[in-house]
Amino acid sequence: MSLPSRYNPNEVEPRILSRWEETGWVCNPKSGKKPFSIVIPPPNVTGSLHMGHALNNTLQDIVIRYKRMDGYEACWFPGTDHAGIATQVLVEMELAKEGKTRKDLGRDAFLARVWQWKEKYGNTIVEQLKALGCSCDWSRLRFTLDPGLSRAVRTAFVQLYREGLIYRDEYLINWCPRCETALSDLEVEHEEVSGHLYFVRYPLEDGGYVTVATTRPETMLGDTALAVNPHDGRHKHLIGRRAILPVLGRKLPIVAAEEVDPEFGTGVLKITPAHDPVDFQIAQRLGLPAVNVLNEDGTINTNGGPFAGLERFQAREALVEGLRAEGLLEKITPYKHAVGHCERCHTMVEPRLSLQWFVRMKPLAEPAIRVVQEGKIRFIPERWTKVYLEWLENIRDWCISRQLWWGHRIPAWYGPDGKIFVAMDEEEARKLAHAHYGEEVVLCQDEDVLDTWFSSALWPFSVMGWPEETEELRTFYPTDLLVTGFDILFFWVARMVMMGLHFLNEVPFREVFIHPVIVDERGQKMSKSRGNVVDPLELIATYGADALRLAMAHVSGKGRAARYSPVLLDEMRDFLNKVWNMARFILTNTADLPPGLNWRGRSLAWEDRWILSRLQAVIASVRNYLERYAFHLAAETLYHFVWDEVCDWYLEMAKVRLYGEDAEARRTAQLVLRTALTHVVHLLHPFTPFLTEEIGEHLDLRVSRGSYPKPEEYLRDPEAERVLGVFQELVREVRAMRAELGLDPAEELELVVTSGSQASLLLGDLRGALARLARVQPCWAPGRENMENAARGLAGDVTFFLRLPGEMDWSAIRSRIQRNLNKVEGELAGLEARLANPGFREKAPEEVVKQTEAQARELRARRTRLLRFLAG
RNA sequence: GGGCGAGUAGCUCAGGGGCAGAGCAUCCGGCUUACAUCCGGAAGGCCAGAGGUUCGAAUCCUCUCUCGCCCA
Repeated sequence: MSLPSRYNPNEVEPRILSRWEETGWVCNPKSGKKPFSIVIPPPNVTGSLHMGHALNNTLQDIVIRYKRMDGYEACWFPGTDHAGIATQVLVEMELAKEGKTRKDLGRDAFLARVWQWKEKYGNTIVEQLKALGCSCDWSRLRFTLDPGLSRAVRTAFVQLYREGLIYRDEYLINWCPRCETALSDLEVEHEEVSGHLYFVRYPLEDGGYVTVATTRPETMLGDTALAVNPHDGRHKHLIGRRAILPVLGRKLPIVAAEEVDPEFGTGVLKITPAHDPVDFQIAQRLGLPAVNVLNEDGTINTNGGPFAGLERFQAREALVEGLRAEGLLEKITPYKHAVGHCERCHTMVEPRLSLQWFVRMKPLAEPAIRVVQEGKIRFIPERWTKVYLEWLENIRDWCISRQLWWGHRIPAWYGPDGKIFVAMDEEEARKLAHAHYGEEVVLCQDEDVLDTWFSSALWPFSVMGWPEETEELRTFYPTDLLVTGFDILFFWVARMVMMGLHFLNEVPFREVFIHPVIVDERGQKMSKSRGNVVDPLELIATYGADALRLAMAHVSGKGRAARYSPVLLDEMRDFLNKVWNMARFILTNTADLPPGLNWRGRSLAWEDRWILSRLQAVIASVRNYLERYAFHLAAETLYHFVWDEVCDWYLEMAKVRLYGEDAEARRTAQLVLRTALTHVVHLLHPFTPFLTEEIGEHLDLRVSRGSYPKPEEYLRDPEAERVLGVFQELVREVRAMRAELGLDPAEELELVVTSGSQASLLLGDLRGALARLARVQPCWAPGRENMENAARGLAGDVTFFLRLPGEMDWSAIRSRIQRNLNKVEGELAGLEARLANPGFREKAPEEVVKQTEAQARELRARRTRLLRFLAG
């Protein structure tokens, strides 16, 4: 067998991928195995894999592979999201290159164009997920606009409407003048901008004027009142009087409202109910009229009088100039404030009064709060619980209608008099209308579509076929785990909980693992405009998917932000190469191993007992970490076990028997090596599925379908661990002395052991390994006190001399011993101070006291020996 | 304004009441028949600062500073 000495993921991964493609990861809800399920956070159908996806999906795949190997019917439901506004904006930009708008095409042609786009790009993200190694049940791939899922959306809408939880109303919403649609509160990003505060004089009807400060003077065209705080003594006299709106001349009552902040501006607030949330609230309470002055595209409408038709910021300038000319502009001061921007196109949004559909959230939020308080859903890390609860406790109604074309069209039809008929389809609406009017009438469907997140909220059960009562729902709902970033905690997670509880009376998932977002090397958010985006596909091309996955596992434990670091990728690639070479070594050195043999019942070497013992500990802790979703700790544990323990020690020690004369001993070593390799590839498989599957092929194993190792307690062997501990210390000590004395590392030296409780083992069973790893010829001279041309050494309680080839620099040895002594004395002083403290003996657990005493004893003995060496 | 996270070796970060860790970088030495993407050795830290709790604090509590984020 000839295997390349470097692991080449570019050659291996496509091959393994096509193997997986043949069999797939199809789940059987009726297998009778214990189910375990995850639904994917559906990526945008036209999207391309970014680092966030890489992290998110790697973690899901680690869990799903682990559970699958651990005997569960583990089903990962994949799918894509139509991503209403995001996709539509994308296609509109494409159209803009041709100098067209969606309105030029009309609704049907535009939609055809988006579908075309979807057909063209919709599969790339799926292929990319596969390339990352994701073992989704691809036979269950769903898309939020599929007929089945669209039916789920209509079903949910109709039911919520009939329950009074969806209503249509004129309300102040966030409006994006570029997208020309309403946005939910969550789709607005607040950003600090440097603007201006304009101080405008409003003449009073009975003489004089009052000054009002505003950041958006153009909205004054929609003013219908002025307001002051009732407790503000400065302005009390104004209440009940009337001001005159500049430019338009409208009479504005001056009212009192608690909401007015006396500290802001002059303490007099202009009330523009159609364009400001606070003003809207005040106006609603006091019954003030609202005047909308903005068109859908952000230009001033006819209510704006002379400014009608002007773009909003041009209107602002024109208006300010006019005011200045009339002496009504008192001053302009710089002002920093938070302004809302459209999440998608980054245009400044306008609060705008319009007729929209809303979901009444309070009744839905209450159960969603309860299940988390009762622990039916658990957040990991736990601190997200509070964030979730606080949002739900202060929730506001959700504006779900969007003036877009790409999405689920709202299943509402209007009669000639505007009467609303909400139904599953037009036929049903017609029946309702007929029943209502007693005759056939012309119905027209609502033009709007639903917020993308409406369908996403149903995702955990719509992918399983709801509203049908499917086998999938019976078996896999509720799902076990949701893996997602905190950025969509409110958008998605909270809404899924609400909808899951409402429609299935059961939580959609039991645990939510919240992972960080990936940021660039300097800690900056990755974005196209910053130009700091790292493309995971390029990383896969350079390092392989496994290396990327391991890197993702390593950063998964970060708090909010995980810094991308190319060094980490290098490190992971090196590790994979290490695993590959470990496998290569074991495979080539066990090629002659007859099948069917087992190390059990054979006489094991100390190192065999040691590595088997360590293996059990590693299996136990990796499983434990995986159960806690501590992916970084699991990965790190395996990294160090493989590299430090298996490769650096066990493999090197096993070489003595592999290359030795004793055929039986050689067999044993081969068998234990095989066991170690088999276990390691299985343990690693969820993290690095390609490499481990590839190695498995050489072992005639299908690792991806294998069992996750379970610890076997009886193989824990504290005695072997102690023995190997001393062995390692001795080897390290000899190596260190050699290095510090500047001796040729290859030259074999005589090692004379003079005392130590493990001496007979070191010179007996472990002699060959000692000779090989320390490059020495060991011999036994009990009690010997002195030796010419030799360096004294100490490892644990083993004292020894290292015979030197000639005249040596003794000061180097003495300073080494002195350094050791200093360290020992420092540690000892600490321990003794602790032991001398009566509080410690009284209050510390007995175990700790005993352990400390033993350590102190050991250090004292060591100190004595070192002192003797220095003297001698 | 409210809340959250981070601050540990030169760099990137683990750890989270009982002896301060890793990788990279640095320095010294090695192509030793799995791997130079490697092996061996070394050096490097007042665990941001100040108080407190405790027999014992990098770890828990309070405050402060710096950076980042979320919500309003």
